[in-house]
Amino acid sequence: MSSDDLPPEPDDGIPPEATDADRFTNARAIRSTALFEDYTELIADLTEEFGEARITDIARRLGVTHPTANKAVLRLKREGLVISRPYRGVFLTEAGAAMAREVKARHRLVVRLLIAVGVPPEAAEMDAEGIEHYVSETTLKAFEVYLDGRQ
Amino acid sequence: MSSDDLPPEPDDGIPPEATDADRFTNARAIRSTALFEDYTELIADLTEEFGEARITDIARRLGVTHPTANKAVLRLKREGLVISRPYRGVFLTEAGAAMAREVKARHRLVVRLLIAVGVPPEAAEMDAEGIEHYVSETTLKAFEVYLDGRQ
DNA sequence: ACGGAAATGTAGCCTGTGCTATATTTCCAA
DNA sequence: TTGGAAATATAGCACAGGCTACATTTCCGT
Repeated sequence: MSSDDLPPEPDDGIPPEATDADRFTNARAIRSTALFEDYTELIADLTEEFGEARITDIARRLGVTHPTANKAVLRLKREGLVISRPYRGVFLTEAGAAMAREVKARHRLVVRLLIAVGVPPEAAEMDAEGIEHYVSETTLKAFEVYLDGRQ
Repeated sequence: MSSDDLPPEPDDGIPPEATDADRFTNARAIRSTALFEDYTELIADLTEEFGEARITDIARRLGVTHPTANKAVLRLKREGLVISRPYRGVFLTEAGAAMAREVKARHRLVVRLLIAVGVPPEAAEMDAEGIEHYVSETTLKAFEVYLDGRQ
């Protein structure tokens, strides 16, 4: 009656196939960091554009209210990704900046790949916003190889 | 000081570029339906394998505890995606089955595309679990065209 | 320099999604 | 047939992430 009918293979060091549970657990873990990635990337953009990231601008760009953005920034602060003083702008720490750089690179690569396989640029930008968080290092490397190998 | 410097173009029926906020709002909306998609797909699988989907099996496959699965099933029920009686299995409604079919088709297509661009099958399966929810109809069509045009 | 507008902060609410602990029901084997 | 094991349900906690309403601070123009 159980669905757990994998034969009990000896532990020979070869990693067993990822189970369904592994995949879903992985996806949940990513979902919980996706928001941080969105914020750090956005804060980096705003800092570059305006010299600082204001709560109001963060909120408007994300399409949420200021209190929501403010709470999120508190969490980012707690995680050591940003620093901020009351009534002042928000700035990335080195850790936050590193995350932003990585996220941005991933984002660009995902968009390029989608366009390369024929997705209209508008749709590519839209879908990449969600997809980017779930693209592993392995997949990212494959995207690079694919894009390099075709021009 | 504002980042909202789009000129006030006359409403000529041409859809303006999607703003950052639009993209993030879209991603948030999808995130809230992703769980339903995972559940309906899984319930369809279990029903096919065992004739019914038991809470325990759902929980194990998703890597969560039974109470978590139970609560989620209550929400699915409220949304009209499943029917269930206490201490009995869970079954998809027609709406739930339709969602499951669509999700499964999308999942397969995403995996196929990832593999087609060179992603190792293991990684493709793993990443698809998160990516699939964010792939729009437009992008899906592009994937189909791409895959058809290369075999 | 000061008063109102804009920005920011805070309080408190709701829902979702996870958990543990405990109760209840069902099922199966002796 | 009945008692214990397995499955399911429920209660209650925590936190994330959204909101509105309201308080506070900053900024800017007169």
